Amino acid sequence: MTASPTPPTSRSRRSAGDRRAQLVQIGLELLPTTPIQELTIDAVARRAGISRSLLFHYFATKREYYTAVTRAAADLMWAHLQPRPGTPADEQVAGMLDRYVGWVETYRESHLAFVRGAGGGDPWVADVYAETRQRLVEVALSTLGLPDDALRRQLVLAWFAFAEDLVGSWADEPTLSRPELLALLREILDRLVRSGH
Amino acid sequence: MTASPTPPTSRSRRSAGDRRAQLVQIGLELLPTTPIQELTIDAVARRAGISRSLLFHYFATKREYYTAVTRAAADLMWAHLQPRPGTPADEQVAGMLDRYVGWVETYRESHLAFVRGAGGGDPWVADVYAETRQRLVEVALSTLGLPDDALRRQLVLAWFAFAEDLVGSWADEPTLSRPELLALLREILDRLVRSGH
DNA sequence: TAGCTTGTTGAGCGTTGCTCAGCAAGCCGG
DNA sequence: CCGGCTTGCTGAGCAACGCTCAACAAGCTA
Repeated sequence: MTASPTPPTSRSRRSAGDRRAQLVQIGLELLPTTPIQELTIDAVARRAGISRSLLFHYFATKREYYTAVTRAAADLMWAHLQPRPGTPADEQVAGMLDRYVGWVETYRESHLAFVRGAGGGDPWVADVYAETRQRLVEVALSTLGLPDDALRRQLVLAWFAFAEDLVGSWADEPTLSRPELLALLREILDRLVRSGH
Repeated sequence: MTASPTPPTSRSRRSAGDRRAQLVQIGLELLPTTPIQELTIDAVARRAGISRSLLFHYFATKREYYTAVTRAAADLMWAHLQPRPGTPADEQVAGMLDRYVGWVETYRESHLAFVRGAGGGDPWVADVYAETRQRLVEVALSTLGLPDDALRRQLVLAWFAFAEDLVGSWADEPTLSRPELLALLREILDRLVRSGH
């Protein structure tokens, strides 16, 4: 039919890589303001200036799109937290902790939306963050020079839940000085990870 | 169409209270098997042997229904955890901790679905569990005879995140004996709640 | 120019949350 | 038995969303 005879669609035609990157970028921008489950494909497409159909051309399913966005967010954090080689192990852990708190301070809303989005709702999306946490635990343990057994792994993962929650509420209401917070987190982590309970 | 488990007559007509209770009950049964966001009103209605419309007669919105279900779940746990009066304060806390671990052991799937469902997705639903945690923190602190300041509150809340995560993974893979787990949780809680950081 | 590749679109289908006008089950006073 | 009232309950239907499909069009090459 085409009752609307080709509106002035001098819309740009992008390369596949560009388009994908643009869509993921839009997801990263929208993630903090919108709970991941409420974010509609339509909104993303409109924001990108394209039709819904095109988004499905790049991401077969909504889930696939969201996992891509989540993975991008996880990679950003991962890159930021990487330990700086060449310094003493103790300092490396302290640095990671420091950068982690800094990360949450800076991207407070988006980080929590990310963590919570990962925790609830979709298991596929949750896996992406679980995987990132696993990697963090591995790095933490190996940096500390401690064996990576099942118990320690559980404890450090639980410590992450502790740290996420505490840093989140601390960012809202700083009841501790920043160094005190860091020291407390470090102390609990040490307590958990050193043997003998 | 009314192939419902209740075949008293062609169509059973229930009192408003009965129907509400039945619907909430169905929600409690479905919560463990189905992520709260994926649970459709249609499924609940079909399971109750009623039309979708009727559910919207009792709960104006899907969110309202889910918060009612979540609140019911929270109340169950709350009742189970209540400290037994008349015993020493120390024992009361130990008892609560013990019952909490027992609760997660028993209702593992539904509890985690509940907590995660509360954590992610819908903020309204999240509030219900946040409220329950607040009440638990109050009881814990007052039982321990400790002041209820902002810092302690944050720390105990974060400890809950720690405990939920740890008990959850521990139930999957018991790397510690049960008494060891309880002692560890208790020790960390004590460490956090006693002053001086 | 034709022809090929590929980024892009609109029309449309099934499901789901939600609305609304109205039916029907039970109970009353005549 | 009959009207009339209350109220639990339903089916048709709308809007939004995820997702599909056939086809168009922009850019390249021969």
